[in-house]
Amino acid sequence: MKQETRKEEIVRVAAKLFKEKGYSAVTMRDLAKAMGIKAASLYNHINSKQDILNAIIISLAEDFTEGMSMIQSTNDSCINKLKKIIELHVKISSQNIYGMASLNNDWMHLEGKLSYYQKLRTDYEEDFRAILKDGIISGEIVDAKPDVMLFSILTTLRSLYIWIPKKEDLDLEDLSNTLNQILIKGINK
Amino acid sequence: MKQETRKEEIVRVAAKLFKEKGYSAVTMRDLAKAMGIKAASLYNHINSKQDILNAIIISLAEDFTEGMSMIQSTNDSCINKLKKIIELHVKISSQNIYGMASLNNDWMHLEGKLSYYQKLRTDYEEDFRAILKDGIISGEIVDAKPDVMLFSILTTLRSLYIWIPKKEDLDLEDLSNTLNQILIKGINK
DNA sequence: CTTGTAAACTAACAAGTGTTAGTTTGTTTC
DNA sequence: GAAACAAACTAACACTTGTTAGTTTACAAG
Repeated sequence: MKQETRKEEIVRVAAKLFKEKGYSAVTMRDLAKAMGIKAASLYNHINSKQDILNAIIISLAEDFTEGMSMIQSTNDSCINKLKKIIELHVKISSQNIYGMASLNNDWMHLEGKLSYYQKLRTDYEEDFRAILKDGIISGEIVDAKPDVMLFSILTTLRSLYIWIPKKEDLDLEDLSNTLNQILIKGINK
Repeated sequence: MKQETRKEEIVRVAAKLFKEKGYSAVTMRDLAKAMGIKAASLYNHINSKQDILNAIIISLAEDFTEGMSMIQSTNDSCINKLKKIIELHVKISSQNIYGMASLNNDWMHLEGKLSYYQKLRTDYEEDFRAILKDGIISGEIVDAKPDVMLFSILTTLRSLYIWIPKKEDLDLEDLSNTLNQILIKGINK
């Protein structure tokens, strides 16, 4: 187990605060208090408030990009690729609940790396949509609007960070399977 | 067509700004600039920044509560009730895109009416869950975890405000139908 | 013992925050 | 024309914001 640096600890605590109130509403003094130090002391470890947000969001966004590229490189069926995407979201979200909140709600406050983030996000969505379209063409997936499918599935997956913490003793594999069933097969009997 | 009061205009413009940057990041000077007046002049029409947020969120939350209670009072099948819930979300969201963003992202900054809002939200979710459970018991709906179903469907519906504006010449009835198909019947062929 | 380093501190700054007080301007009502 | 009102204005307030500068403390390495 790698030891957490002080900077990583600050980023972790910041993410937790950002989840509760959002980036703009959390002050450096709030963060310092949560760390048990004074605001000025934070700057021994981080360069700016912006830096913290960058650290949270960019690394997560890159995790998703990497995961998608792994999935794309397989020869799986589209339905199986979707299953793997669901597992990817469950895994990353459960490992970084607080960060996912920033990723979803505070990305617009990125200053230096906003456009980089937006490119990662757009590319991810396009890759996702391509898988859906392939599935429609091959007949694996029903011929409905891929945009609406993408929106519906991705929105659900992106919001896992809200939902996972509400469930105690949650079995992640079980959650993936249930999501897979509901998102793919629907709820109709 | 009822004439919009100055206060309503301020609330409407504020909601637009809140959607882009979030409640905390929008200053009264930002809002004033968007209105073409000075910040102090806003206070001829509103009591506080908080008041604006309240006006946006509470009225929307009450719209949903009202809609749910209409749907509950019918003798429709569960699947039909779900269809009506989808239509309710499409209707309210499309009529108030900006307000829906605040409802989703800025509710935690409510000060006076936070607990009232939370009650409305919780009650809505419970009513929704009850419909799903009824459907499972009556055999209309597949016997999967109702919590996960609720999460998946409601998350999608709550995020419509992000997605609707991206589509030009969007037919709302068409959107409702497509959502109904994807959410209820899934994407599997 | 000296030196180096990590990590905290106090004090302060310039800019920005929501808001209030008091005033001015233009339009409508009698 | 006087009175009333809606809606803007200027000026200022007390407080909070992110951040910097300079200093102190504790501990480890030579």
